[in-house]
Amino acid sequence: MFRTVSPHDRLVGAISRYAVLNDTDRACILALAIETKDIAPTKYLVREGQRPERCALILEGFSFRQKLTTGGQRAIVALQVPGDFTDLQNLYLNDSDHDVLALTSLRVAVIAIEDLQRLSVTRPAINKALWICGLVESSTFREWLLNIGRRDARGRVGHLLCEISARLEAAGLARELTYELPMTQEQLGDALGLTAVHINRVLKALEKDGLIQRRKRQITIADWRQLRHAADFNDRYLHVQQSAA
Amino acid sequence: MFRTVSPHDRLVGAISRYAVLNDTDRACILALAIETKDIAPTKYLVREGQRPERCALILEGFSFRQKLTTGGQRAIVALQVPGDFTDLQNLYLNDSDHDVLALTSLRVAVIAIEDLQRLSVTRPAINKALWICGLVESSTFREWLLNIGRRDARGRVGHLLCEISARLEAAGLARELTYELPMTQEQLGDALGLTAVHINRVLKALEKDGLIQRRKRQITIADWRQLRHAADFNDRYLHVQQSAA
DNA sequence: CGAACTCTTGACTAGTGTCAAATTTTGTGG
DNA sequence: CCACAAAATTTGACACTAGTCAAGAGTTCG
Repeated sequence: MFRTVSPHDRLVGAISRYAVLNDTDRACILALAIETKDIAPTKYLVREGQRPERCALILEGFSFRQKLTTGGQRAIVALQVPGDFTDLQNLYLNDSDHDVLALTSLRVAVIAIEDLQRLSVTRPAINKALWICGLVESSTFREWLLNIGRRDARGRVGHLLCEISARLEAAGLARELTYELPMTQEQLGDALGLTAVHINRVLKALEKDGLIQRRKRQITIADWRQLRHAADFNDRYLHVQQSAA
Repeated sequence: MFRTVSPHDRLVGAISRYAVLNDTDRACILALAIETKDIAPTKYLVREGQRPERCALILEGFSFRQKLTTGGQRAIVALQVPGDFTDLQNLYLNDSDHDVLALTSLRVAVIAIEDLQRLSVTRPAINKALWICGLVESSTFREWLLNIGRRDARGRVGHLLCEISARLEAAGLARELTYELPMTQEQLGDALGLTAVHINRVLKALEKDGLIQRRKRQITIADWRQLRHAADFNDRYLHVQQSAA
């Protein structure tokens, strides 16, 4: 299905999620030089300290943002799914303050930063849509801060499982309440401020209590109501209601 | 000193930190209807779920963003100092996903959201500056996630003390390495994912080890080098180097 | 000057981390 | 497609950081 949709159309789709585009807006996007690129898992899209000149829109697969302490400890500070832009922060910031890596095999549409800048200056609707993409990610950072700062391990894990389900559904990618979670338990720990060992214990407990089921890395939310409650999950921060109009 | 600078000029100053403004840009800002407002500590500037129609630029004092769990636990997810905008997220998002409160007595310049929207559409330089304000805040969220997720209590407290010092200095407000930290230990705990009791123990330890000195809530960084090292602090994420040009 | 916050301190607890080893799964080259 | 190596998961025993509870001292402010 998706194979048949051109990257230009995917870009139009991603942008019109948050703003009403007119024919000129669409024509400007369709006229962009866009390159499709496949990236292997664990490869870097952006490195801290770099000055990126391209921005990627994820077409297939997942990526994540990470930051490292000097001691080598890692925090995964964001997950990105198809339809997300990996590099809006470099639209106007000179140097990247973190890394972006492919979590799975990734297919991205690559756009020159200066093309995006030009569109944000000349096309108000596109500027608005890009702003909203950035603002929704900011909102997600805030929720993650609440999650890591004030929920216990069980709540944190449950919250992330709920978020991923909600985001995949919003992107039209999740079949009901089952999805493939392409993260190791170590990565989950890095995203939640916990250790891999403890992630393992919590997942087991959630399964034992009937809130989720697991088959390899496939997650099924067996009791959405209870999981949502245990995780104190409310999707307001994802701004999925945010209409284009 | 500051009293004599008009809110319009302060707004021009805040925006030209990140973009080169021409005469038209400046004229557009000076033509805005801006209201100066004083707000008492603990008062709300924005409430979660609201649709704000104003955006505030902080002239004097400090504010913070908070999120609550259903159980009533609080996370302080951002601090704001003079020169920061409290509400850029509402430039294009309909509903607020968190609260903004006055930490101290606050003097703000209030601008209509729609005026800011109009400027971001018509004045590319202003759009760029506002983007950068938003992107720098995003960067700070990421660093806070690393801080809370992967540093121990001593590192977290030290990091926040370094950040506040760096931000005050960047705003021209800190006298050397001494500043008034207008937060209770409970608020510090909520900002760092710790309890007030533990904040107290860590502050005492930092003082005993000669990294800081305290007098009431006045903090003096007694050994910047060591504190910076203990906290793994690197100011890259603040993007203070980010030039207007 | 008194009430309500803060801060400080101690004793004890609990949640999460650490370490290590066994088991299972995944990936790769032949 | 098999065989093996590497990576990831699972589990248990134990350690330690940070939380909880409680009470006294200090501070702020009407």
